[in-house]
Amino acid sequence: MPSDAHRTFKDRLYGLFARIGKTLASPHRLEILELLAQGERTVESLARELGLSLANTSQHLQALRQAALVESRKEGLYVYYRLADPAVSDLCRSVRTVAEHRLAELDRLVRDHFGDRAAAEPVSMDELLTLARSRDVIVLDTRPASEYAAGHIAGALSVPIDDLQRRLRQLPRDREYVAYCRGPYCVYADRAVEILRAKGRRARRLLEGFPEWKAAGLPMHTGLEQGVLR
Amino acid sequence: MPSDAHRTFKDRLYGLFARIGKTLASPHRLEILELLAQGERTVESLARELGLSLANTSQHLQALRQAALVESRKEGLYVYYRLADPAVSDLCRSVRTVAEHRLAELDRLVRDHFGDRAAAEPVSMDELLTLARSRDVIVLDTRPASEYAAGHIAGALSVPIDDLQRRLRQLPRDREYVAYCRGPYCVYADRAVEILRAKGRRARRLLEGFPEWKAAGLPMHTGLEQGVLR
DNA sequence: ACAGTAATCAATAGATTACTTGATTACTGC
DNA sequence: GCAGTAATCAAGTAATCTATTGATTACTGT
Repeated sequence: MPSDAHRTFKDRLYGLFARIGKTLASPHRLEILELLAQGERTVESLARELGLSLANTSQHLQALRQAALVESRKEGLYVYYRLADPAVSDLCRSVRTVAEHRLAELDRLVRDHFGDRAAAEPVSMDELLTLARSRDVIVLDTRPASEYAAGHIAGALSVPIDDLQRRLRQLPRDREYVAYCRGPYCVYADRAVEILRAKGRRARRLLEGFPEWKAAGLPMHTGLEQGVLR
Repeated sequence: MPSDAHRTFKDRLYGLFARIGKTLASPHRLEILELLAQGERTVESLARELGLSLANTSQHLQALRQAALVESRKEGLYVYYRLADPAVSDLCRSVRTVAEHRLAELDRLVRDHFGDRAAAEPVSMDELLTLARSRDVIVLDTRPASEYAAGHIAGALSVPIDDLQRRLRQLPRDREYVAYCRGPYCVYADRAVEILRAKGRRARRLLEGFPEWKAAGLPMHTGLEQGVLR
């Protein structure tokens, strides 16, 4: 029977697709993937950031590796994990998009937690690009320095959110600022805007984060040098 | 502690994302979603096509509805399910893309089942579009008539694969054919090409299927009328 | 060689999920 | 109203998944 062979083919085929799907079924794994979208990280640093045990984190990472969504390299004591493919980042964004479109609870949750975000006058990526070309805006990367080093918006200045207060004097009053962070659900940029405004600066936040910027193919740099966004 | 509040926010946030992810964790649900991408269907017809029990199918559909990925309407005895949003179709495609990029097994499986597909000289969507504009190709929709009615490539002729043999006399010998079906893993178009060539016609298959065509925003029709692709 | 740390492995308990079976509800046509 | 069919519900079992714990491996620096 050809239909028997065809059934087993389909079962195997969708079994493979589901292997990808299964890895997206855990909140923690999704969070890991979003952190890895910022750049490679060690198991321990992921565990700390997520508040998970080391063993548990390691197991999630292995689940991700079995589905070939991440790869790793060993350096001394540390194992660094990274996304295996930009398509993985796209996939996560796709999940998020569907959740945003379809889950009314998400909207409520974000509203409750962030309050009215329109107050921060969020800038879209396109807007930032034209802004940076026409006027002198200072783009601030508020993520930890290691994430900045792994990749950042071209011309952005690295000011991790915890250092911002202390480094205010380096940021002139008469300039215009746009802060960005890991993504639309990350609070770093919001906090930065709050602090900057409290200290008399004009500041807004980028609506999206670095992974979206990268996925859009917009200009970026790696390392610690700070080029100019043009 | 603000970090406590922040943790619960993140847990809820990723919990919502994972609600979407969880529905993608089952091979059967993924297959259901791909069938629904062709057009709305009743529970019973899905169960029959998938070889699942009615109750089981119904439960999967309810899982999908709980994640707000599908919606339904009732008409007489039948409940028709449909995708709730085009973004759901994009999400499924994204899962497939990652699987294609990352799982070597998939490539092997497809090769084993389809043999060398290059022999069928697959046409891309762009190619078909230019082909249709410059020459007289006849585009054949090999899916069941109900799927054709729910939406098809503009100008395509509905010839369900099971009817092809019988309707060959209606298909002139001196024309060129491109057959398409549900998607790259559907065999209908391959079979059609085989039959057409055996009967002396020039035939190729469209690499992608109707959902991809629709997602790309290319010209389509619904209903039974057969317009011309230009 | 030894102590110390990152990461993985192995075993387990608890929670969640998938599918079956049989009963129930909702609707149609007679 | 009644028979027949589509769909859902409810309960139970088997399988799978998640997180924990404690042990083990791999590597570094002394």
